[in-house]
Amino acid sequence: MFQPVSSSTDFPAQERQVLEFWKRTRAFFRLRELLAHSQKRFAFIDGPITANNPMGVHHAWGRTYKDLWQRFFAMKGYNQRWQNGFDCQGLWVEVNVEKDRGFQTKRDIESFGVEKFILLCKQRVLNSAAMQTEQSIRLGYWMDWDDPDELRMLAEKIVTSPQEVITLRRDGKAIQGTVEQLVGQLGTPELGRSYFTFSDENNYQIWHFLKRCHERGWIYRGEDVIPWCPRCATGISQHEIDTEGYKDREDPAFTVRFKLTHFDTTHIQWASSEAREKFLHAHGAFMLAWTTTPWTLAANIMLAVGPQLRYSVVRQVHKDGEIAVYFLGAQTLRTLRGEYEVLGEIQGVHMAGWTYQGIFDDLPAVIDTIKKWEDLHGKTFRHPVILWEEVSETEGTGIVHNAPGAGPEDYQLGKAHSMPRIAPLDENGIYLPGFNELSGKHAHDVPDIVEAMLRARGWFYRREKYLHRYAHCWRCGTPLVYRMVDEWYISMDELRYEMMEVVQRINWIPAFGKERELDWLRNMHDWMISKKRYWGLALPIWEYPDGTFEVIGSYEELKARAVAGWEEFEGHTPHRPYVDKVKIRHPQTGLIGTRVSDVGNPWLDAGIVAYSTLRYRTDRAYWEQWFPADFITESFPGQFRNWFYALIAMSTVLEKREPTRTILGFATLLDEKGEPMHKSKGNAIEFNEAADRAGADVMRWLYIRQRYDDNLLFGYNALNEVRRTVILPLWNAYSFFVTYANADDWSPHQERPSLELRNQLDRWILARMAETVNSVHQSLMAFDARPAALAIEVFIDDLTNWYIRRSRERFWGSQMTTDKRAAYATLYEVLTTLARLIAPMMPFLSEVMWQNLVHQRDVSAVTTAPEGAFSVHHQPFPEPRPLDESEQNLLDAMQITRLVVTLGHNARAQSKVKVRQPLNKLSIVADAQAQTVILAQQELIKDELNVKAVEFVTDEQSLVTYRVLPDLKKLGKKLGETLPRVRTALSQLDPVQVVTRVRAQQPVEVDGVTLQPDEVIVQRIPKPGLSVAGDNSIVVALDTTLSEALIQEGLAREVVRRINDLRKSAQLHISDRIITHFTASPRLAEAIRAFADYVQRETLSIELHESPAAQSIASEQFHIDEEQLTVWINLGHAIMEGQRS
RNA sequence: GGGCGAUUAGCUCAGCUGGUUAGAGCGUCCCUCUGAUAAGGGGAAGGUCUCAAGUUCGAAUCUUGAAUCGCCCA
Repeated sequence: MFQPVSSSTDFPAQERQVLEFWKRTRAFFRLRELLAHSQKRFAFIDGPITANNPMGVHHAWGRTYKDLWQRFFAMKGYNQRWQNGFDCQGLWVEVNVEKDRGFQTKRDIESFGVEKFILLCKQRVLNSAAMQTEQSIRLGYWMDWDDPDELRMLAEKIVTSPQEVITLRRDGKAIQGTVEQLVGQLGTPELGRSYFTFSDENNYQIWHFLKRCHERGWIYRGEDVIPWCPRCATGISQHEIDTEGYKDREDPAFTVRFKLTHFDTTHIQWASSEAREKFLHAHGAFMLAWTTTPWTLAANIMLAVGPQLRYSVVRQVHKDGEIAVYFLGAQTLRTLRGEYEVLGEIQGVHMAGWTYQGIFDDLPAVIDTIKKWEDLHGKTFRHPVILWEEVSETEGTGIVHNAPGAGPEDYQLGKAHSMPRIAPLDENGIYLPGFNELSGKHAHDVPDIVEAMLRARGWFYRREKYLHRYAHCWRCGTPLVYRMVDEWYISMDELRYEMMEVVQRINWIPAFGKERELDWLRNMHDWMISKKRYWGLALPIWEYPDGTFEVIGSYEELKARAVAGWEEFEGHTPHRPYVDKVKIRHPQTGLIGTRVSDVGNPWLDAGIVAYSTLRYRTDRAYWEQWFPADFITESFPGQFRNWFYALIAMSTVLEKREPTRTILGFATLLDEKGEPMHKSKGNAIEFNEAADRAGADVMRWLYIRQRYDDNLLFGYNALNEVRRTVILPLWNAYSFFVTYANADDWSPHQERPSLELRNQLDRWILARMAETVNSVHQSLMAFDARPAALAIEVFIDDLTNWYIRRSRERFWGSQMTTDKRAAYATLYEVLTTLARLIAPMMPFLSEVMWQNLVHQRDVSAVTTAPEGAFSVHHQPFPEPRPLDESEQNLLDAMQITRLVVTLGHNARAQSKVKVRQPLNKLSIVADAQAQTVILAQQELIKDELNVKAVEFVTDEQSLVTYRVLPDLKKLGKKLGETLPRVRTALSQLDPVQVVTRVRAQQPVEVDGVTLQPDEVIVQRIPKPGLSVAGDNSIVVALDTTLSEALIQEGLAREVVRRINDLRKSAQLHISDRIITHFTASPRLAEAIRAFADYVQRETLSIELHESPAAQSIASEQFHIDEEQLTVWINLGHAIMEGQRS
């Protein structure tokens, strides 16, 4: 007996039962045992998920792919590592801990204590990892998961008692250490399970990598002007500003007058003869420059003009009587206020070398900087006008204010022109001393002060509001500033080309990924690897007082080199503040080296995992077995310059090899309207909520059927559609099978009829199954999920809406016949194959089906682990095989049959005669080959369309006319421009004559051109007015004449339908026998009498009486067209079992 | 500003190397079938295939330009 199956199942609840089943039976561990000795390996490396928050439905997308292919290859017998990863170090964790604690600045962290702060960061990671582990398990993701409670225990103790010695148990072995030490060893071979990028091994492996870079001379300390978050007080690397980092912001835009002190009028083309005079009589000549970052004006050094641009010279008389002349881009005169007169024009190139009076040359800091510059260069400093190709006139005045200490391009230009640099801000974005009223103020708070200062000096021209895209901190949302700082870099001069070679060897899905990555490599700057923060990789760079530095490559090396501070560090993970204590001595100079206080870029942490988690330093043979990965997958946004990039960079440096053979990237998850999901916008869907409401299988299916390069519009409507169109039909097919198999006491152990004894439908669905297996297998091997999902959807539709629907009656009879056995055997084979086929995609549903169909058990009732390969996930994936010719023919034949049926329904609709009304015959026009097929399937067609006979029409012209068309593909080349004429001429010939010739394989003469028979296409057009339907090859017609017998039969069928509705509404069981009483109007009563056997059979009425019943469990009056019917039904008890034929 | 991609029905998208009447799913409406099915079937409405020019016997498809929208990079 199979476990009874309800047709209305709570899928999420059922999934929780399956999770319990897997847990109790240790199903995942059984899988690992079964695969442990396999020689085949599928190497997957998990891109670490940021362990900072609960996971979202977007994470579940990628994790579904990861699980899909791990399960698929497991079913194909490939051994695997099953290691999940957590990304642990970096600013994002710090920001959240700061938020929790209410910290505003780095000073708050310092006064709280770096040591305690780091522990809080570790705690947050461990707690988030515990939560994400639970959620991933809920998704059905099979991995070597940690026990969430153990992670939470560690999270608790890492803060309360980090130095307590505790014991963790693994496979009966006890592993001892302090809490801090054990946390640093998570994911190692000894402790196993998920890897954590904060682990000792991960950090030391990065040290090794950086040392290798240093050996090649690529590590350097660079001064640069970089985007800087004033809240986090750290630089934001180019890698980190993604599109999310840009937000609309309204800033004050200033137009400022820069008074020229030296210029040359030779190249000015004067507009008129008086223009030059007017120019010379003005009170002052100014360059007009425009900026949206007024805080940088105090650092102004130069002005830049475009060498090719034309500049206008304009004269304005101001209210206070001042007469001024201005230089500004000829296309930018709209920026002027008030009336003006154009005096002339000059090309930008001629303005090079002009000088102007610095706008804030009176500020102590500016005086000081310029003084130093003059001392160094031995000459007086003048603010210059320089040329810059990048200057445009689309914004501002075509003259660019340049502050080499406060903007990245400015910095490069300043360097090229050997200009002084004024760096006005400290790390919190506050003006340094020496800027008078600006000092002590925040960069974003000074527009009013700047305006006042400009006005006081006479340099103010205009202020407006300006809305633009501005870079914000990707973690805390604060608008960025630019600061000149020392940071550590890896030079990309050589590495980028080596990486490009490695990129070429990777299979990128979708293919454009390769170009994206190459494009990034071509354009990227040197890799900034430092961050002036606390929680992260301790950069293993020790600096000496003379400015030289060394990179330390391992714990052992540091220990050997340490001259102080080792005792304080030993026993701790390589994090701040302990590692900072260790000093080393320079072998030659004897100077004492101190670690730079910076921490590392977090993408180093994630990029190294192809080495650190595969025991590269400790067990090279193991690494060789699992490297490179066969497959990795992540969502692309950001990853071309983040994880994919770091992974490739580090593997290129260490081994010049690709870290993975295939990279699958996929797009972004959005809400149902296509908007990004944001908690604050209220359109975010929590993973737990989605899993509870829709179920993990449904979610997984939505992900799997999604195109990789399209954004996924995620929401409950989409989920519900999956449930309705995929899950429910499949479930119903399964529930149908179980219901009838139980009723018939059918068991898989009974002998099953050989293929020859199965009918056409059976063989057809088995061929379709094989075809589907082939297609799914092929797609999954190519890492192409969507076609696999779509093939299964089509198959489920074929199964439910054709195979089962057409086979229903075979399951109804009370006798067990060979045909019935064939039907059970076939449906059983299909469902068990299907369960294995969908197992990697819908692990829950497939498990429920498998346990019941194969083991006749309910997952919730299993308490101990069964023997052997008990789970569907322990089964081999269905084997692909080529279809033989007869199977192929059967597939083609069924297609034709279904076409005839579709056309028949179409004709029915036109005739307005319901399907319930039997008709005498269906006439068909079809070619010989199709006729054979139709003949073979005629019972099915007759039944489906409710006609008594199917016949082929000899005189097809009674039903159809013809359309004859030239075969354009063939004739286009042959005829060229005479084609339209031939086409018209052909359409004017008598189609019947053309058809006659073509069918006789005779050529056709058209307008002097001879067309071969195969160059003419003949279409059959149904004649209008008949109940006729057709496509171009097959035409069907219904004979709608009704005899009294047919009408009676139709009425009888109506009666059956009414009685069965009544049975249903009385909630009778399918097999309940009834006693039926009725009264009816004369014509109807006669019909019922004539078809009494039929009515009784179809309604399971053991008695049928033409009289009212005294009492009944259900009764109803009906109107059928003009006729009246009243029906009473009563339970008939099963005493008459066997009467039903 | 540069690069890549897109623009087809109300919505989400197919339409391969040019070919005859441009399709599907969802949604809407009508009809219909039904003792596994909250399903299924038939039909209707809905498209100047973003615009313009070109190549061609023939363009949703190829070329060029424009517009708009993404993504990536400046």
